[in-house]
Amino acid sequence: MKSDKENIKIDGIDKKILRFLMEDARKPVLEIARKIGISGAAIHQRLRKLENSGLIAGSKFVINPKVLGYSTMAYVGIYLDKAMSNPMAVKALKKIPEVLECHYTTGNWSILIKVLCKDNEHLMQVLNKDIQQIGGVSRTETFISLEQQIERQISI
Amino acid sequence: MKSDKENIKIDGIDKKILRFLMEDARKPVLEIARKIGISGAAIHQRLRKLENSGLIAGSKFVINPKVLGYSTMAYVGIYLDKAMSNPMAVKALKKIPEVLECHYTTGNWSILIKVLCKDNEHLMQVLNKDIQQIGGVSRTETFISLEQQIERQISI
DNA sequence: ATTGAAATATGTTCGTA
DNA sequence: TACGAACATATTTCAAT
Repeated sequence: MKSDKENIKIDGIDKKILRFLMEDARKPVLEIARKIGISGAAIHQRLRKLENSGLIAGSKFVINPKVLGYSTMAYVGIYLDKAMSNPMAVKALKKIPEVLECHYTTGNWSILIKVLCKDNEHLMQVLNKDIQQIGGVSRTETFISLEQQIERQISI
Repeated sequence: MKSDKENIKIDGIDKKILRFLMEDARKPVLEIARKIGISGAAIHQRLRKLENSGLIAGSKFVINPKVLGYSTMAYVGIYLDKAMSNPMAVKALKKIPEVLECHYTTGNWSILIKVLCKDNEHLMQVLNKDIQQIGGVSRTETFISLEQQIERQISI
């Protein structure tokens, strides 16, 4: 079946449905149906269309890491030696569970990562013991997030 | 009711449940129940405990922005004049829908933000028209994410 | 903490408009 | 697209262990 990725058209009803589910993935379809005055079957059909288009990538439970004692978040810019290929570095970074994001970036660094640690000491260990010891990592620059003030998805 | 935030204990079964739901928030509890060999009622009860503890912060549908034509992601470090307070800047940044994250950081910048735009031209407009025009923003440094290679939550 | 059962609500499909 | 009806599943609560 051909994907619709390039000609997806979403109307106001699609947007309403998506906005509900982006806030709460477990909100019952029938509840949304009642709120926007359309049948459950129609929403079901629209959701299937949106899934097939690839617009809906999935759904997730969101965990609050602070409850598990993880309260230090930081961004780390990584300088790589020319000898170290980016894919090799990424492979090594995937093995470090504290690394939540990894971007191949323009600018000063080769790589920018986001790490989540319990505290500053834990962060230092991850930097010195795990990241710095990856072959080809010459230098890092760390920016601790003292507070995350915005966290959202694309606005629909 | 007193929150359990500080003495939450999660065991292996909790972890299994969470791992399923972190992957797919809409996976039926009964399906999980069958997979890990426990009754649906028990899972229900554990989930309520986990919600009350604050560990489960909610759930979300994940949208694939590329399908909507958003394919340029960038991090932008922002230098603020001393006259501009961080909360005022954040208030202004919240009004820019392309700004998905905002962190108050240590290091060179006052603020580090993540922006999602359609293309480089769109990014330039957001930088010049929206961000640079916030009072107190003296300078910005932009790092375009050519590819995001890791994206995950804390490992449970 | 866990269970099974019962009651209620939701998910899903299908024929029709 | 949308609808309603019909059927299959899931959620939720509860008494009992």
